[in-house]
Amino acid sequence: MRRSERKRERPDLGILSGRTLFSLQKDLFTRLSAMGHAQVRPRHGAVLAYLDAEGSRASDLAAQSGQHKQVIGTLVDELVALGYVERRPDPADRRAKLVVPTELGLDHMEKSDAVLVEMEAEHARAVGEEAYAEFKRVFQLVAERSVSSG
Amino acid sequence: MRRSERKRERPDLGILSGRTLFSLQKDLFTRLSAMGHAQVRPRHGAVLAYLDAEGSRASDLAAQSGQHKQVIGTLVDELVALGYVERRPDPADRRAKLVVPTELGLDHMEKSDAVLVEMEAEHARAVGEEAYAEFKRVFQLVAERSVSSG
DNA sequence: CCAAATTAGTCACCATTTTTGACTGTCACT
DNA sequence: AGTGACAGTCAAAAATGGTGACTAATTTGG
Repeated sequence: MRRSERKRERPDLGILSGRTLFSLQKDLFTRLSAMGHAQVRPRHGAVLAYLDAEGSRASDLAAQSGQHKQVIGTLVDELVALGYVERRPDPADRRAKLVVPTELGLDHMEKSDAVLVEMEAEHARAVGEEAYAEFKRVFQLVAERSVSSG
Repeated sequence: MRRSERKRERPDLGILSGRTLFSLQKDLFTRLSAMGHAQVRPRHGAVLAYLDAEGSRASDLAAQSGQHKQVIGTLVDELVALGYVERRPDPADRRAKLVVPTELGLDHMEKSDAVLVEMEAEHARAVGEEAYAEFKRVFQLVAERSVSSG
């Protein structure tokens, strides 16, 4: 069997992760676009995906998303311009600034979380609730192992 | 519970895919770099990951990797300069050119496949062979569903 | 056999994204 | 006070991604 065929029939972990990530991202942002958030692009997910309603520090967002803090900086700039977040001084540390979601930002976060839950629910219905739960359990272990070793 | 904590404890499918993909990619290319393939970057994976020992057409590589054919063109240029592949006329179609791996290219492909197999084997040992096999089975279904819907 | 539509690949260009190093101000610890 | 670490920004370079137009070869349909 050709290598390309083998990769198609038995894709490795990287190919599966890549396909899933990019398709899911594209689908999610298409749906959010139809829900009134057309200006937000997948990139901004590095901020919005991990943002707390109470506000988060740029450094924490950088650590959680795996992006450089410079990248977070420009993403926050763009989200400020779009009206999704504000920068406020952090009362606990005068070096830091809190990135706080506005009403619009909160709406995006809620809708985004809801769409993801719905998308996963569809997968679960298709492959079986139990099988999907077990899949998620093992995936979480694998992801943790990947991060700590890489 | 804070949203960021929840995402850390029960990450969604996108977060898990992203973490796994980027960690795996980084780890793989670090190892390959130590094995004498320091010049090859993750980007080149779009070509090398799907290349057949007998040679592949640029269009097929574009379709399989999801990249535009212009991107494949520049990647092949770079890999030719690095001595990993050659361009040969396709005997079956004079418009087309076959991208054929050199000895060096074949070595990279073999090592890359071997490292990926080893990485997955480590995961399987850690979470249980059976659980891992079931995880891969469901992941493949989920990835196919994601691609066709997105 | 010929004209039209398709397909493979390249060229030139532009927009976006990522990475790097240096820099200011603040904090923590001695 | 002095030292090292951390939060965030600035500025520039490198890498990456996407667009439209173009040539050459193939296929399709009269």
